[in-house]
Amino acid sequence: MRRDVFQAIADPTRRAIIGLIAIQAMTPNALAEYFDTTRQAVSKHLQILTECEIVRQEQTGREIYYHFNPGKMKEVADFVEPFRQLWEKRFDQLDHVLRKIKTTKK
Amino acid sequence: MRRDVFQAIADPTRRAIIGLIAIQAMTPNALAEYFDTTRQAVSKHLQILTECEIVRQEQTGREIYYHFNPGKMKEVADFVEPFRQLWEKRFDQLDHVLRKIKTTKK
DNA sequence: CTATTGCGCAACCAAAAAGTTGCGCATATA
DNA sequence: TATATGCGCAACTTTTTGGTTGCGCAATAG
Repeated sequence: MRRDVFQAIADPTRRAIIGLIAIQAMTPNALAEYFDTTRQAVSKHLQILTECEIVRQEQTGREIYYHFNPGKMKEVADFVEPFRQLWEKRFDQLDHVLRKIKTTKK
Repeated sequence: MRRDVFQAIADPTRRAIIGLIAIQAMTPNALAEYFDTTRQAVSKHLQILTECEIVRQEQTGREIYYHFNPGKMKEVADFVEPFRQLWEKRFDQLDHVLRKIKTTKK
């Protein structure tokens, strides 16, 4: 089972969950109200997000609050970053970018 | 069929293809040599990347070169950007970030 | 103690994705 | 022309997802 950040943000519902949780920690029930699905479905997404460590649980009595952990998002940023110059200034300083990609990968 | 950038970069093989093609345009056969799969499998990934407009075809005789189109990568960068401050300086200027997320979404 | 609420977990289902195989078309080579 | 190459496309199989339903457990409320 592939469980990385890229898989986590591939689903639009999960991206929305991340957006909501980044604003404030929430319980599965509270989150489910924002979507047109059941609590269990949201719960499954939260499980995936937890496995990817994008989200962190915090039990308070019988409620479980899910907090956002921004750390993993950096991985995505790091992947996109080398391409930035390609879309900002195209065909300019190209070899510098490529050297950057080569050393980053592998 | 969901066809967006996030789906495109969810697969590690596709991320590798993007990395290779960003360095220089390649044909499916040339690409396939880098991976432990068939040309057709690579071809399918290229098809998906083409639909997402991350990659662009260019026919030269009987060969088809796939070029990288960095434009779509910006969408990913735009998604991650609002969270940047959360992982750089945590709990600092938080409400500014949140306002940013709120206006970006929906 | 009993009832209710908030959960996770396991089993099951339908849909989508990833990969394979076989084909046909167009270009290049002899 | 005959043959080989590079490719896309379609059909099919297997694996992975996203979702639902039903259960049981722990914590609160009465």
